[in-house]
Amino acid sequence: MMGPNSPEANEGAMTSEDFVPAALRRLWRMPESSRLGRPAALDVDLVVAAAVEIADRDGLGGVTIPKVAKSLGFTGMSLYRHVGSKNELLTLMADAAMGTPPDLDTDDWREGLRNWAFAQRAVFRRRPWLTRVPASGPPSGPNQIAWMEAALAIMSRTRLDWAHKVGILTLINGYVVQSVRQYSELAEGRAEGQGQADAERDYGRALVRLVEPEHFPETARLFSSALFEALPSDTPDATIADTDFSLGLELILDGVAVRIERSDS
Amino acid sequence: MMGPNSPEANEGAMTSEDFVPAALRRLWRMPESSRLGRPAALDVDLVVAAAVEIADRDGLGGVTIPKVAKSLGFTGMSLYRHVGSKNELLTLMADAAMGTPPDLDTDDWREGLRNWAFAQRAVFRRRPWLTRVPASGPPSGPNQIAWMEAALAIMSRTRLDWAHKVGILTLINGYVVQSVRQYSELAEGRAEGQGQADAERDYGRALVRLVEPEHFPETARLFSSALFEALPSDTPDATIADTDFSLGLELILDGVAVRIERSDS
DNA sequence: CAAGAAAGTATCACAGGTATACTAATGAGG
DNA sequence: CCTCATTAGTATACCTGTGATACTTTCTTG
Repeated sequence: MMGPNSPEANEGAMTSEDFVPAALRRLWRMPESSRLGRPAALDVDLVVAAAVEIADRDGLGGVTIPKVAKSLGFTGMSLYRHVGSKNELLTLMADAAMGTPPDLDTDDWREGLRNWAFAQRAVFRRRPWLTRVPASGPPSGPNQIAWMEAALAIMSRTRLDWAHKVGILTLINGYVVQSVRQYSELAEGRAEGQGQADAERDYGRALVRLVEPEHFPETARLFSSALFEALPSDTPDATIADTDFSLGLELILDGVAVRIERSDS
Repeated sequence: MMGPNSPEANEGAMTSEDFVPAALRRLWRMPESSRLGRPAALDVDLVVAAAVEIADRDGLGGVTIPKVAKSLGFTGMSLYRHVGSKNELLTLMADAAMGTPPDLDTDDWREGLRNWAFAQRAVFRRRPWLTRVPASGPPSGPNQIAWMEAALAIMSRTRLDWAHKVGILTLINGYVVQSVRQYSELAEGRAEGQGQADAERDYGRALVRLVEPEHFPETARLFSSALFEALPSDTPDATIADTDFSLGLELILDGVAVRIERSDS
């Protein structure tokens, strides 16, 4: 369950004020205290970078302890000197791969939040596996916090209270994650051989027939609507995705606008 | 990769019109064709019910093929006669566990969508593992479709186009999933022994110190705001969750209102 | 140059998914 | 009623992954 670097194992004596759990120390790259013994060839950054590279190439499922270790020329067990567990590695990867947010300063909160959402989306689309890292707790890595800071800064000119700000930020982030995940799932399914395309078509056709108008009138109408018939071939996929994404985002921003107006009065 | 019941293995000869992939046939409980050979002691419903029971008790991680089989008094491999793979089992579980939506008919779209969201939330809170089932494709089970139908029915009196309806439905569903998942993650963390409470407190305290006002001014202000200081003990957790949930939901509904007004003119 | 501390390694136990090849049970046709 | 095709469930095995334990190696410091 716990590697040699788990919290209970290697915290030195500290006042309760200075105590920082090992996982957080690694997330924030706090310097190691002692300089005794054999110097490390590996460190958190190397391990995380190797893992991210594998995830970029093979997806999150391709990231296993032995594979990451091998790509570095070490044994699997060696990684446990630098990360507490596989789960912690995923958290570290997620923070590193998010990178720091771009400069998003604007006076217009709406433009700012829109840019923030598009910036996150760009990162997620570049690394779809990020949308599947199981979130184990609130954002706590430096990059996650930096993205949070950016959103809060954009809203700092408004009179929204903290609960609203956090709620809005979480809502938008969740929306971005969800929409990218959905899009990338489809894309991946499509990429798996070309027999997959046939299977997908069969699947869709069969589903349309299972959704009988007597039981599911609205859904049946939806399935036979222009949305599912008209644009199969002429519109590029990415354009559809962009349109859909903006639709939801602007809807959320309209909701935010209502809140801001309300808090201004 | 594929069990004996995978699509390629056991579709009889059919016209391409009647072809239904095996996974869909199981999701929709289509009757098995032949009545030859040994009759089955197990069926999809039994397997799925056993798996759901385990998930309810031990979470999604507790659901393994051997454990589900053992709880039924069979060997692990026997399950593969009735479900194509573990992933398919998860899909079947998700559909079954959602159940059918309650009656939500109203003339007021806003009340209707609010009720829909709260109804979904009730299901998810009862079975938090549902929020972690990896969605492998668009909703295609009968219950998933029924929930979709319910939302579309609520919006059927509006003049929203299909793209908007689907977008709104997806947005609200995503919001509900996300908020329940977050809440249940915290609750689970807390439940894991009481030493966990200390660890969590340490974690929070350390994080607050890592977020220095020079680097993260807004976040630092957030962390020292009333949100994080005032209500630790006096307010019950569930109340906070309800308030936060409604906040985001009403914001979304405000956004929807704007769209409906716009489409009415 | 010894002492000892930390890094990396070799082994191991355990668990889960699933392919393959088996045995068992049943109804249809002779 | 017997036999055989047909389908259900089983035994076995492989492979992969996490991570515990104990060992060896390679440093720094005294």
